[in-house]
Amino acid sequence: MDGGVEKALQADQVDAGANGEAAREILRGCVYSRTRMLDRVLSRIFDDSLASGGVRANQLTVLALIAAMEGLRAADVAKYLEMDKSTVSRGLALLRERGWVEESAGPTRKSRRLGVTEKGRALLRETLPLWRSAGEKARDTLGEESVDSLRGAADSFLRLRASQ
Amino acid sequence: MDGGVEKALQADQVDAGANGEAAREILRGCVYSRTRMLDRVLSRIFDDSLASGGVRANQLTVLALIAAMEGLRAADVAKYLEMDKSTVSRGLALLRERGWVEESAGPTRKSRRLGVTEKGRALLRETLPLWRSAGEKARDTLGEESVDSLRGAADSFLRLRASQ
DNA sequence: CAACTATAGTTGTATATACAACTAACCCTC
DNA sequence: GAGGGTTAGTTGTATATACAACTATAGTTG
Repeated sequence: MDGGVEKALQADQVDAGANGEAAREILRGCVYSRTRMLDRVLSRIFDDSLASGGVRANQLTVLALIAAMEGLRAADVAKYLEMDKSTVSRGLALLRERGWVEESAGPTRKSRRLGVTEKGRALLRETLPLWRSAGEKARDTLGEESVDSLRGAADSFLRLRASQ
Repeated sequence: MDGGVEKALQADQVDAGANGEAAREILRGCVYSRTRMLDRVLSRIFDDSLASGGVRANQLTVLALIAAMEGLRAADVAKYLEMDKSTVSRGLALLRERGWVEESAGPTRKSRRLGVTEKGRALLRETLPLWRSAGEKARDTLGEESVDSLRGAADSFLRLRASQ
């Protein structure tokens, strides 16, 4: 163990034995790398909590979106969650395989509407407590402040997106 | 296009044609799904900006960390960036293949120290402007507020982690 | 209606990610 | 110093992710 190095990633601390200005600038306070790190922490917590339910956090997110707005198409899911359509395509294939989601032919042959099956609805009900406890664990791990800031960030992004 | 549905993911708005309490609770203000969404947006921006440099944002993050703290081991990288050791293992293999990172035998046979090659350092210098412009684009896309909140979230998490 | 353009979805490819299981090496204690 | 516990790293497997290229369909316009 290293002791002091534990603090290495805190802003203003990455400069000890450094050899490049570029490296420091990329690490110090970069939004991308930091958000990604937090995302990894959160994914770990949520996936772990949901494991006993047999779903991944990401899958449950998509399922919940479809449940909340029946009749969406794959392309809509992609737009709302800022995913690539190919990612959604493969993700939905898994949800269909597991019997949580079904497609129904829409008005035209191209637009297939998505719906949650009874099995999918049951899953949502049953995993809700797991989801809640994951949220609590997230607060414990990241701290009240971090969680609130993250939510705030998302809110202002969503507001901005909606207004454009 | 749908018009009003554009706002669907804003807090307090996911309840229109919904059919399940669970679905709404999972969507409304969930830290996990929102952070992940922001991460996707940021990854898109940074990967796109860096594409002409031939690196992925994630790779540059790891490279910068190694450059800033020469002598790290793979396990250290995993700890600092909150990654699984297997993820780091595979990521480093790519960085080695491309000639940006090298390993040197440490004191014992087990601890292999990581270092950035001259080629790797050149890459860091050359991609710095791309990284900067990605940061600006992130501000434009997410909004000033979001970016600041995200940084704040990461800072308070890092403080918490360092104190434990 | 034919041609163009835009949209929906799938598939190939490469990376990122984690858990589990495994090997190897280190460390400590008896 | 032999065993037991810990740590470092790799590999198998499954999911998540995106870009590019492709097919198919829808809509638009001359």
